[in-house]
Amino acid sequence: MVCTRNDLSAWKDFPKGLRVLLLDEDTNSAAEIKSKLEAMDYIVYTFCNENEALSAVSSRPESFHVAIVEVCTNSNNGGFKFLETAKDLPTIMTSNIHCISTMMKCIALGAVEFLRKPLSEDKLRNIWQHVVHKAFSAGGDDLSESLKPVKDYVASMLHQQLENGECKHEDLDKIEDASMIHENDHEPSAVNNKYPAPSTPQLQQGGRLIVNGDCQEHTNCSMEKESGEPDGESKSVETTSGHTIAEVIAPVGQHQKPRETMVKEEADSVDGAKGERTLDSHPRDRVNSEDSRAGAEKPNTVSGLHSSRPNKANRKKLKVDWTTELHKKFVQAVDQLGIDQAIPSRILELMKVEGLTRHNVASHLQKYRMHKRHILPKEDDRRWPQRDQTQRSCHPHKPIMAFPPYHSNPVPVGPVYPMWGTPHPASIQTWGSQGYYHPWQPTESWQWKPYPGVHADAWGCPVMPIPQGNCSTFTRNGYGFHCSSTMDNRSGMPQNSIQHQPAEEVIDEVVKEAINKPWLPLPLGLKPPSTDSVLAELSRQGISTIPPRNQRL
DNA sequence: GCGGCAATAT
DNA sequence: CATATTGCCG
Repeated sequence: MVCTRNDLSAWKDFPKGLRVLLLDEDTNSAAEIKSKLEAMDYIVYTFCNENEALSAVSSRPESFHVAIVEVCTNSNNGGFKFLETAKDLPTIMTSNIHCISTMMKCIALGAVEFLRKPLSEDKLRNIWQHVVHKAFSAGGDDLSESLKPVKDYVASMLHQQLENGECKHEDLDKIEDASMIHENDHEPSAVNNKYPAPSTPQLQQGGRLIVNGDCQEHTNCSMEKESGEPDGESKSVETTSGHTIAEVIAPVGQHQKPRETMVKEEADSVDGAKGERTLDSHPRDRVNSEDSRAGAEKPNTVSGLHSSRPNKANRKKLKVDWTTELHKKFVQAVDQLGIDQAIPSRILELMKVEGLTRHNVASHLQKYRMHKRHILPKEDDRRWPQRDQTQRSCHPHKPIMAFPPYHSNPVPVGPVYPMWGTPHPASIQTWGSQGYYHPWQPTESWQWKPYPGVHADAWGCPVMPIPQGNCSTFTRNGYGFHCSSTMDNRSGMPQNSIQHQPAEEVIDEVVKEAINKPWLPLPLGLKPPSTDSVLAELSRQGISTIPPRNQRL
């Protein structure tokens, strides 16, 4: 993000200063449009000749943000050439004739919108949206020079807003106003206005800031548990672990994670209107509750109106929705800390999820522990008789060695969430294969249920088997781990007990192997940190190799 | 204030 | 019924 607040202030009244290339052979019309645009603080460059306009664009592409081009019915290809040539420039076609096929042609050729003349203020006012849209929809690299600043600006603005929730966005208000006008004052007759082109969405709709609508890579949205609900109450937010809001927002980046983390905020009470908001759990944002306000305005929200400023007091308590993404972070944190230090505050710290409170984490932790206790203590106890207690009953002493290994670990564990953090949806059903929204809903217990023989308490849960055909890897040990169908057991812990006898030594084998050959793909579907935790745990207990004890029990 | 647990709420 | 929040206690 290049833009800083300085930049922001530099572009104080956003749409203002956007440079519009106006191509209209009708000088009167051109003058009229120009004056209207200028009244709205756009900077207009008028051309009456297509070739001139084109040469201007080609010679100084960075000089224009958006183009308004008249479809000239007289000349052969009036306007189309421009449209086809100036691909990088969001181009609005306009004409006084109302011809569907012409409109279609324009759109097909890449026009962002077709506006019928006369171009009213209302129609012109929001052309900036195309600029923004273009800025975000174009690839980062081939983003035209003129659009970059726009993108940066918008991104930083949004980011800033998220940061101070408060929104000192006069800018936004203006934009909002503009949108509102566009939204409310639409002339019934103007088809164009009702369907302003595919570009207008975000900022106009309720969830304008928190992207939702326009993102291409929404993998799960449709599967959202509440998707049935017409009320777009809950919005999902793409979360990237270390990315800027801009990136999160920009449809551009394909690098986003499949799942989103979200924290819903409920605005219950009052009118009985209950609105949920999701917060971007973006690690870096100081978003938090404040932000809710921002997204809180939904045009269709009851009393809502679009009163520019709902009291932030409005923002109710957050109801944390522990999505897989969120849970993953949680587990990862717990994992890193080791059971001993897996304490709410620290977990929270590690998770770096804004909007999440210590209480939330504590609660989740409680549940997490509970489940683990109830589901595997059996084999746990059997397998690691006394060690067991030792581990879970925190050892205040011994600073824990869970950490050191991590640093040297190839897998970045810190603030950045590597591939491990991303459960491939398709890989294992346990981890919510797309369809599942509740990570731990499936059949038995929680998906984080540790595997038999693995001391879950110490290293949290196996996040999931490594997707890439590792099956063969673990089968090498005769460990027929759920290659996608073993997990069907719904009874308590069938597989556990089943594998008990046969797996006994295998487990040791696996452990040994993991210890001796940490570079090998992990057979257990454990994530690396877990392995380290194993080591740490073992060494903490003074066991540097395979505990002899294991062999007899 | 924090962690953990239980009660309570949704 | 499961999950998340709130409350209480050490």
